[in-house]
Amino acid sequence: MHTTTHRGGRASGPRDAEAIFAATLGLLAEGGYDALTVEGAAARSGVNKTTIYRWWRSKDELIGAALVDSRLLEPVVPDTGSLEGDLVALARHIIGLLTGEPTRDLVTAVLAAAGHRPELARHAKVFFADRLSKESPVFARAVQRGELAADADPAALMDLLGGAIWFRLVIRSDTMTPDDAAPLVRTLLSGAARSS
Amino acid sequence: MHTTTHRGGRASGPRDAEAIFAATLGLLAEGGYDALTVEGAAARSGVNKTTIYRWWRSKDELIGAALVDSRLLEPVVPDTGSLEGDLVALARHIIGLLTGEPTRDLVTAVLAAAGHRPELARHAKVFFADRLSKESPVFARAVQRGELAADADPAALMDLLGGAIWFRLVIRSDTMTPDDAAPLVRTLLSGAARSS
Amino acid sequence: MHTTTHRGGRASGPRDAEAIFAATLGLLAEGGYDALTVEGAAARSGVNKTTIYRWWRSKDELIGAALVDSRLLEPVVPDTGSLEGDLVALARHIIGLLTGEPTRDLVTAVLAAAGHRPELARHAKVFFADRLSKESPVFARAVQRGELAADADPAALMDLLGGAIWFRLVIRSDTMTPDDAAPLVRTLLSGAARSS
Amino acid sequence: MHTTTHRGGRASGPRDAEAIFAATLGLLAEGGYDALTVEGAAARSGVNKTTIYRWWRSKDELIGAALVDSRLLEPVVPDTGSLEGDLVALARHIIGLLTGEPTRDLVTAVLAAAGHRPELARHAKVFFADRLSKESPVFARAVQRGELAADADPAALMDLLGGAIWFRLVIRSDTMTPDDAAPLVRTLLSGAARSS
DNA sequence: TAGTAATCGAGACGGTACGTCACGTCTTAAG
DNA sequence: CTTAAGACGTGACGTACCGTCTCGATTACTA
Repeated sequence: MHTTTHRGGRASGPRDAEAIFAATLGLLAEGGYDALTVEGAAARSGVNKTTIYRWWRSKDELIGAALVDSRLLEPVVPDTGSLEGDLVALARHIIGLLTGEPTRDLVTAVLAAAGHRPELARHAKVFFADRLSKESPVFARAVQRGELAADADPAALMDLLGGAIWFRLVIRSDTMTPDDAAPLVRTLLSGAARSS
Repeated sequence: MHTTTHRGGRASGPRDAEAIFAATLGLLAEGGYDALTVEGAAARSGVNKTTIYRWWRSKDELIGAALVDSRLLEPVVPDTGSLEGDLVALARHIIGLLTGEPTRDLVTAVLAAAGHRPELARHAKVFFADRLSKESPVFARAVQRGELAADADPAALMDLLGGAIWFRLVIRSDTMTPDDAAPLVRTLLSGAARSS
Repeated sequence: MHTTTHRGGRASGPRDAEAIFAATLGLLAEGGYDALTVEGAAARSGVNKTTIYRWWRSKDELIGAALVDSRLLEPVVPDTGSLEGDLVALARHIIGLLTGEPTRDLVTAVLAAAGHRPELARHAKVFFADRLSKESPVFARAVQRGELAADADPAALMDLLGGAIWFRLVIRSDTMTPDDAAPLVRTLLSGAARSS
Repeated sequence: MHTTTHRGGRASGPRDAEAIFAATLGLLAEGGYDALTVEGAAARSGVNKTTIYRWWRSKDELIGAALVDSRLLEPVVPDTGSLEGDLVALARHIIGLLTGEPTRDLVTAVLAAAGHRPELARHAKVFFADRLSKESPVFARAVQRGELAADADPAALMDLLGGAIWFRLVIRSDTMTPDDAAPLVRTLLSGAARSS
């Protein structure tokens, strides 16, 4: 865990934050969103329910904090030497996040909740903006290499790539493995046009 | 509403199905998934709680029935004469669904909840499968016209198109108007590579 | 069963009264008062719930009818040649009614309900008055034999005898067997006074 | 009411125990066992339903607690100097309980329900056992005075006395006044035999 | 033998209460 | 200042029976 336990700066959480986060993520991973209850997390972490409510106003906020603390969602910035290679790496990473435990439940829970939680939505917005800015070298290099038009829109590309994976896995409940990354990227890069 | 109230065919729901569906969708749109409760829908539709439970075993089943009945989500199958035109039409429709009232709130509420509701997820799965099969003429025609490889994967294309819109609007909380459909489709079709 | 099925006199019950009564008493005997539900009795007797409600307004009324039909509670009028013998026989009979199946549940159910059902209470009143009048020969013979004062009150004696058994078995939840009849009668007849 | 509200000793019930008990007994007396519902008692006492369930697992347990708290049923232990006098006093007390308000309704409601409520029956059992043990001095003194055989069974005597009153008042719906106590006791003590 | 009541089955419904769960809040006291 | 301990109000859950109602469909007496 990565909680700053320096206690002495700003109060940034309860003393047993790590235990609470562990319980939170554990319950989430074990039984899904509904299996995680504040009471359950309190019980498992040996902390009183009121302590959790003192620091996070809702289950979703707690999940968010636990997620941030876990660093499970840190972006990767591949540099394979080609745009296609980089995008495949990014796609594989996204697929991993959305299929692996415990990230799958965590991510879907948070982003689902964002729909009716403006605050969470704002967090998600800056999270993805930050992510995109970190990924920008990938596209800058591709432009330099001549693989990408100078006026191409990295955000649109990442929307297409990430959105397709999200849509297929989360919304359409289809399956994906890392091996599905390459074909998807090829479809994306080659354009759908052109006949066989 | 479109409930068959002919009562005389097979009984397919409670007498006041329409009022129940209206209440269901209304509550969903107004406050999201959690604001919709069986008790609330019963109260608003002037029906007893037990009547709802008599016909649908869960909130999710009720939502499914209400959505199907509403026909709000019926697919469009454009035929503009070109793949690009058709895709733009599809994209505009999707953008419309995800920005207009009341569909925006309904769709996001339901699909957000699908993340931790296996039953809802199943509904969504068959819904999108059905939708894709209805859209298949678009791609068949494109293949005939030579605009699309015969072995192209329509599902992947729709994942890219719909996913990008979903990701940008719902997850990244960005804005879109119907005018954003065309550039997106062009990015998708042209491949990211070659520049203007 | 003893239902008059002569149908032609006053309508006196549903066609399948016997099946309904059997189901009623069966459920009562098997699971006690709470296990008997109108729905359950209807289901078991293969009759529609509404048919039962058409003929009896409540569960208790149904029980009453089933009981009367069953003739399980017909009084006995012993004639053993002595008051003590007769009273012992009566006591044994009462003990039998209050310990045996299904009479125990039936009797307690009906008499319990009588507490807040004036009509049932009236029925009970005439039932016991009738019973007492049928038992009166026992006391008349005892007076003739000189075993009982001419001004003795048979009702008081039966209250004492029946009440003691009822109290012990039903209210104090104690146990009794037919063998407890003789000592009880002896205590009653000898008066409590007199030392060993 | 007699709840120890000293709160500081062991917590022995909810804060508003008295209001709950009052509501419980009120509903019981007014409408009998069935008119008492946990929801009703909660509403009348201004307490939430869950609070009642937190402290008593069933309606019967609640009734038991309310009755114990009320002290309405505390036994009397007369000492008039003679067995007959003591028994008459006991009989008058019982008659009072079964004819006065609110005890009549409470007692009949509870004991009627005991017939099909094992838990209530258990409560009644220990209640009467306790009562009998408290009354035992009456019989011990009678034995010492030579009014009662040393091997006489106090339980049987109280069954006869209480049972006769119960039977006449509750089951046979007859009337009784305190003046009926003396003749009844005389019949009991003198034995039914010998005449005036 | 047909007609016409009485009776019934089927199915839905509003309603009350059940007993449970988890929520989020509060107070009091301890560390 | 933080936490524990514990009680509480609140809303909703999903279930069980209640007792009622409206229809056809059966019966079965009766003319």
